[in-house]
Amino acid sequence: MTPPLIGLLDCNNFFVSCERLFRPDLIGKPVLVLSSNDGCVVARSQEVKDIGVSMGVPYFQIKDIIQKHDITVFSSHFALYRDLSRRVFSVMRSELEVVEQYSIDEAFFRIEGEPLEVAFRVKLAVEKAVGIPVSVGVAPTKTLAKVANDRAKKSAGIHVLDTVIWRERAKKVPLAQIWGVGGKSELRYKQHGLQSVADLLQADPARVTKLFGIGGWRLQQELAGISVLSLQQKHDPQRSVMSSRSFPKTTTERSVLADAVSYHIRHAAADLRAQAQLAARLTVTIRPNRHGDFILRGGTKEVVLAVPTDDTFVLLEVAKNILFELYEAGVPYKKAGVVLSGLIPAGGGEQSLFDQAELGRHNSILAVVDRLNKREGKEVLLIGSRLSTHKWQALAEVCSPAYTTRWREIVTVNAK
DNA sequence: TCTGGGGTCCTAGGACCC
DNA sequence: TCTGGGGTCCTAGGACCC
Repeated sequence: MTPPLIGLLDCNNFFVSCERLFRPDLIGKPVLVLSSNDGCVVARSQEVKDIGVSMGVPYFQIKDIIQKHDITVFSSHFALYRDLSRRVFSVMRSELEVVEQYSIDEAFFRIEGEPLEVAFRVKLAVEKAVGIPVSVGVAPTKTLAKVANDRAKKSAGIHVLDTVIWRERAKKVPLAQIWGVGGKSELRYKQHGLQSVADLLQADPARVTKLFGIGGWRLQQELAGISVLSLQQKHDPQRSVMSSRSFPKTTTERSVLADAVSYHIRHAAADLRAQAQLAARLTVTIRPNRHGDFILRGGTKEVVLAVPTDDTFVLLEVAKNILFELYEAGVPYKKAGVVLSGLIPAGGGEQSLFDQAELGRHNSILAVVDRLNKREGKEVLLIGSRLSTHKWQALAEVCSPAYTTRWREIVTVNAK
């Protein structure tokens, strides 16, 4: 029996397509979406790519190009993108047996049946139900499905990789183009004379493992058409929950950092409760500007919690102590964040060491907070904050309305 | 002046033990 | 007393992805 083929469905210019869904007048016109703080470009329409605007370029550097080409600009609106993302995957799951969500806008799936027919069917189903254009690549491994998807984007939106043709082309494909090979590994491969896919395929596997570790070996296998990155049938629980943000301006004040860290704890802990998980470890990070004299200052500290928890009150206390350890006076901080990791499912009876009465009281308060904040679609009830001026909060100057996630901003359709 | 946020996985080095 | 190697566990940080 031949091993099953793997498909990869990827939404085209996802954030841009989401914005266009509610602004069909922008189809065919140049559109881009910015990161938080309106910092840099995170999504580009084909027209913007053709103009030559790169991914990740700072907004302030391209303001003249935007004006010259009349590019429409959006601040990012993640609640909208997440909502549409959920719809895409729900359609996929109704059409396919095995679907593994890989990111907000792409998923691997198992091909069962004639590859072209399956690819065409799922593409059509998603586009019809959600309205977001997608591309599908099909190949024997995940890494090659990525390659196939790239080709699909440059043609009719569907591409089934022919492994014979792939091997012939391998000499002309630089390793740098392959999924998982970033700038650093490209350099290391080059230093050992490996530049193209063909170079790696011809190298001795033992040598590849020795020089490039398990990652190098996997890459070699995958590119040879031997699947070593398997499809995950069931949706694995998340391994960590993170919340972090850059400030519009740097700050040297400990109180501002404390306010930011407490915000991140509230959000990460609420996220944890929504997933019904408990965290065994808490990490706090504070960083100065990435581009300046203080680049080496700042730091990260991880603490193992006495008892795994999702309790905002407990986490706030621990986080505050970590922050005070990390903080250095006089350093201009630009970013703060927290990570909750070592996640385990909630309800495992780990609470026996706690004062049950206090825990119960926290739980019922937090349940009310979660419900209210969820209903309002934003944080209206805060715990452990002095409700300060939020000097560190993000800017979003050109945000589209919350079309699908907040009732007050729902799109209006005028019947004629 | 202005350069994202949320993830995963891997590795290196220290502490400790046998 | 001195010597060594190898495990494991932990944490910080790197690399990469979207």
